[in-house]
Amino acid sequence: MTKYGREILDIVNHCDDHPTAEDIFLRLKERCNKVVLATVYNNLNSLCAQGEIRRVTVEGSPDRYDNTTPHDHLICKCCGAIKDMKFTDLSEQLEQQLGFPIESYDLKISYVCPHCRNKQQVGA
Amino acid sequence: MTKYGREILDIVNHCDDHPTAEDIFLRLKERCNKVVLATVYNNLNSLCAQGEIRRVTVEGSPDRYDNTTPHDHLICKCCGAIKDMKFTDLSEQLEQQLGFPIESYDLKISYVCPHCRNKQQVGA
DNA sequence: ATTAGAATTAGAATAATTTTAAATTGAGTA
DNA sequence: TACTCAATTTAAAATTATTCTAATTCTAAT
Repeated sequence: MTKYGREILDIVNHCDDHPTAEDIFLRLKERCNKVVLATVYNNLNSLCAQGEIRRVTVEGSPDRYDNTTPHDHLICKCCGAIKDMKFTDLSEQLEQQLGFPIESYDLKISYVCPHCRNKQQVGA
Repeated sequence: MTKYGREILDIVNHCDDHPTAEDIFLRLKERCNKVVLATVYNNLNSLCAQGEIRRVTVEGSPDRYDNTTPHDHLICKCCGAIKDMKFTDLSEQLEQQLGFPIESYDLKISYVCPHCRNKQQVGA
């Protein structure tokens, strides 16, 4: 694990949002102000390949990165905010229904977050 | 609904794969050889906004488009092939666990498809 | 026919990410 | 210590996917 790899892993593991490569780059620059965006991309790719972090692909925004604790994502269809939640684990059910093993799964739930819901009600 | 909109909807609804904008463009050109890629993107966006088709965002490949019948996706982690399947509907369970209504959800299952599984066994 | 509005086109522009080649760093070793 | 090989990082260009802009064309109602 390289210097920047370690820093990036630390940033991803100790943040409470879902940063893009650009976000991570900016945060990393505060620690090591010599770094360059391509390095961030390189390391994010390596870390994903090694299974140290996971990539969260969301429609209409650049890729985001997240820790690997098993959890699902709620995505507000109004403002795009992403919230973590852990729904019942589906692996076993899925494997039973399929009849063969799976690797992992990715569950994204589209909803209207409390904030946007309030706005809507006020507007209506 | 416009001429190209209708054609594109027809292509998406009557195909058994998960075409990208480019794929759709090529298929559309066989029918109407004057069309241009931007038109395909425009129409795909409108059709998505109208809920006539759905966008399938897969890591590491351009967006794909699919019909709106409720189903989930199996994605081979080796070759990237996408297969449809309908797993038990989770909407109710999700809403119960969350305590508020959801809009929809998107379930992607990562696995090794039969084809790649065979290859692996031969290789091992 | 005329015209207003929408759809389409061509092509430039943008955004996100990857690639390339050179420079730098670092670890192990003579 | 100096040397070397490989890996990492950098800078910059390239690529890919998609969007935007402005001009043109189409449509369908007057």
